[in-house]
Amino acid sequence: MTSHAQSPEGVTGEAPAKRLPSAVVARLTVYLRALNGFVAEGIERVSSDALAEASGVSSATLRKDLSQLGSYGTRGVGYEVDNLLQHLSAALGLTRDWRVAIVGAGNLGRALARYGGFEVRGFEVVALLDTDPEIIGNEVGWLRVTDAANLEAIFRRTRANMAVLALPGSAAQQACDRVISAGVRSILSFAPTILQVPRGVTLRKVDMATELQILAYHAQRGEAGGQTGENEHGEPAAGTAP
Amino acid sequence: MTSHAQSPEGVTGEAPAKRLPSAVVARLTVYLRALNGFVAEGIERVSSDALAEASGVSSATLRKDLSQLGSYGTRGVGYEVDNLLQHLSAALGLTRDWRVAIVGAGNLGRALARYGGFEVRGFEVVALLDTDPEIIGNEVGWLRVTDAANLEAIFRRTRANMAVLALPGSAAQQACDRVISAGVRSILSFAPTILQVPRGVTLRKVDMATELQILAYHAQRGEAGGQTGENEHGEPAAGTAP
DNA sequence: TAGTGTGAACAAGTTCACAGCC
DNA sequence: GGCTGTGAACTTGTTCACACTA
Repeated sequence: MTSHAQSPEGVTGEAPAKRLPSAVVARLTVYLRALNGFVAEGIERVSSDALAEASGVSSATLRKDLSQLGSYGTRGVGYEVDNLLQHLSAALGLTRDWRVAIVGAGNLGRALARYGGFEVRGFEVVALLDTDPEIIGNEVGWLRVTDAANLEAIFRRTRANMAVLALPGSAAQQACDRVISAGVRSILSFAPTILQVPRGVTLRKVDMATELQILAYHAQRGEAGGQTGENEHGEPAAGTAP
Repeated sequence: MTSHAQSPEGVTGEAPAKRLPSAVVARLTVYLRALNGFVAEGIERVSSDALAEASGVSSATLRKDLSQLGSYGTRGVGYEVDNLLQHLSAALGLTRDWRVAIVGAGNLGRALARYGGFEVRGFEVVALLDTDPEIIGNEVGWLRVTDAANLEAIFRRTRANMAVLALPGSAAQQACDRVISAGVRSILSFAPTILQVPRGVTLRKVDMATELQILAYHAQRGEAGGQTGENEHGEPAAGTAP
């Protein structure tokens, strides 16, 4: 992740970048994934058409998105997979190391802890906490479940800078507050609750009930739906209008 | 869920409704959750301000959203919690029964199967499939893991009309295809892959890597982010062209 | 020639502010 | 007086089409 032998200069350091529209950020993660697919296949160059196809967006959207980062393609040729990957990673802040603590070691928490597939590395699960004495001390993957009573200390020791909440709705807000007071400003919640966070903290929420309800809405009416690639607002993708 | 003693006529039957903007649909699920909270507290009436506050949106947005469904509030007073709940449920299609099959009984699949908290009932997990002989036959919650080799038969027997994919990226596309050919048109995928689905099938995707990457982006630059209540907005998805 | 980069048109979503009703 | 419902202004996001260039 540290070495990379090319690119004029952009990739190296920080991101001077102007603020990206949030819709774009969401899609960049998709492109990243698609590009990794190309790398795996040994493909070194892609056109916006090919990459868009693989990502499930229109090529116009793709080009516009990428152009926000700079001109990393070559007219008449396409994009160099590896180079583009570097730039996307840099833009998303994946050159830093992110240390993730998972709060809640129930079924979901354990599943998440064991899920190593972070695609484009950069994330490391550094702690798995729970309050249940029956669970504390258990090994899960490479981790041992630690006592959530010591949350602040654990976060300090592991220098966790992101938190994943994988606990029941009832416990979520309290855990959220503690995590924030421990200094974390990026939180991903799997709890089926509406959480309140102060300004300056970024909270993202993921939850099956919500997703199923949205599916229900689409299914209930004529269908149509089409593909909703990712979260955020997804995309109409799959060529709606020729 | 069936009885409700009022409302001119709307709630009863189907949804004649005009198509809702997808951003609105996503937020309706949030309101639904907030309303359930009010019910639990025994509160019978809410103002748009109160409900908006609890949902993490502006009251203007809330009112605009609700007005798309009809005029279910009373000027000068507010909304009746129970009544609004009925209307939201109807609008989202939660009056029907949705039978969900979970494909993949690994850590995540099992966690999802056991997660009963579907908030506003209407969803039932009717099957949990896997291909691993070691897992097939195991009991998970109220279910027994069945052999994914018989996917089509199982879907037919259980009349599953939604599918949740909880399997590794490598197996996801194939499973997705089979599920679709078994007649399912609403799919929620937890697999970290870009899936291709034909028109007429609604696919939603949820995945930790993506979410963490988006968090990383916000954390990396000045922060600010603020709260991203749900999936940011919803999805433009459906019907671009009538 | 093939395919990127982008201004300009269009569409979707959000906020404002106030008219209308209880 | 208080609060909903909604047109109209504004902001954000998407698509088109073509100039530009390796």
